[in-house]
Amino acid sequence: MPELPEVEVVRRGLADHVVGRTIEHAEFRGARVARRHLPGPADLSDRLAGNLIAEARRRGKYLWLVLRTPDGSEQGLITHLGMSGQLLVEDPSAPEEKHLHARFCFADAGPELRFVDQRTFGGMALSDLTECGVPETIAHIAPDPLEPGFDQAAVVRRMKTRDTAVKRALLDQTLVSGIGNIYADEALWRAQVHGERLCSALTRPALSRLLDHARDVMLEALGQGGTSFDALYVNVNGASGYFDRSLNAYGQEGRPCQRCGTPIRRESFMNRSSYSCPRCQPRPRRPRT
DNA sequence: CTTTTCTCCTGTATGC
DNA sequence: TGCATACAGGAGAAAA
Repeated sequence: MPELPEVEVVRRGLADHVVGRTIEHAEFRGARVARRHLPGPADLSDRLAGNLIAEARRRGKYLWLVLRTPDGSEQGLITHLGMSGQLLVEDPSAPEEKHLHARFCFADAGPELRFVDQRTFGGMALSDLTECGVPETIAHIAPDPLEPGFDQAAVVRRMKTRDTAVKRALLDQTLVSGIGNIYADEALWRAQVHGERLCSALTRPALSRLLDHARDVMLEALGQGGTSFDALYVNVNGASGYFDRSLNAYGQEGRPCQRCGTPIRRESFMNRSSYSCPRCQPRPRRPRT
């Protein structure tokens, strides 16, 4: 499940393989891949032909290619991988994947770019760029912990006023972006905090430490090429990441906690699974339902 | 406005 | 063997 580290691995792959190249032709199949592009897939295809890919950028789990037309105007092609989206750089003669939703052919006739997505939660859309270079349609997404403009003290202040569970806040992309279920559980395990504790029940230093852990664990995962549980997350060359070997909480139900040996538990939270150590991360006394 | 729930999707695993 | 059900979960719409 691509979260910040996995999306960054993909962004780097795009920077290496498609930045600097000119799109000759792009095709989109089905309505879902372009559902956030309101004029529809045909319009999206029409607008891409002839553009130079000038940059590959990212904020949180969102990725965008900066497209430059021959007259010099720029737009962002936003791509979100959702649950199972893949951007693959492949030889044009490679057989089509079962869930191929978009393909980009380049003027240099080199390898093409494909968007493959089994669960179709991902998608692509064109958006104008704001003055600070972020696409308008994702202006509501907060800075992520790895970008220079990330103001951790401000995030801590906002978190402190939230009347909700701390894991919910970690997953709120308008508060801090890039963190999904895996790295939320890993950060909470490192901070020895149960995700259902209220934000207001934690001190500001504790919230700040939690964000430190979130940043640290995502950086470490990035160094391992991200986390892959199955073939759904791969880089642009189809290779998996190895951080699953370093997970301490997520998916570790029944395995001994690496700090205290107590078996890791799985609980349901927000209609998803949460993993934690019963001893290091005790549930709050007044649990929220 | 803030917070929570629902919905989209398909492959894999599990149960009867 | 076959069918039903649970699960994985990001994010935006809708509801509370």
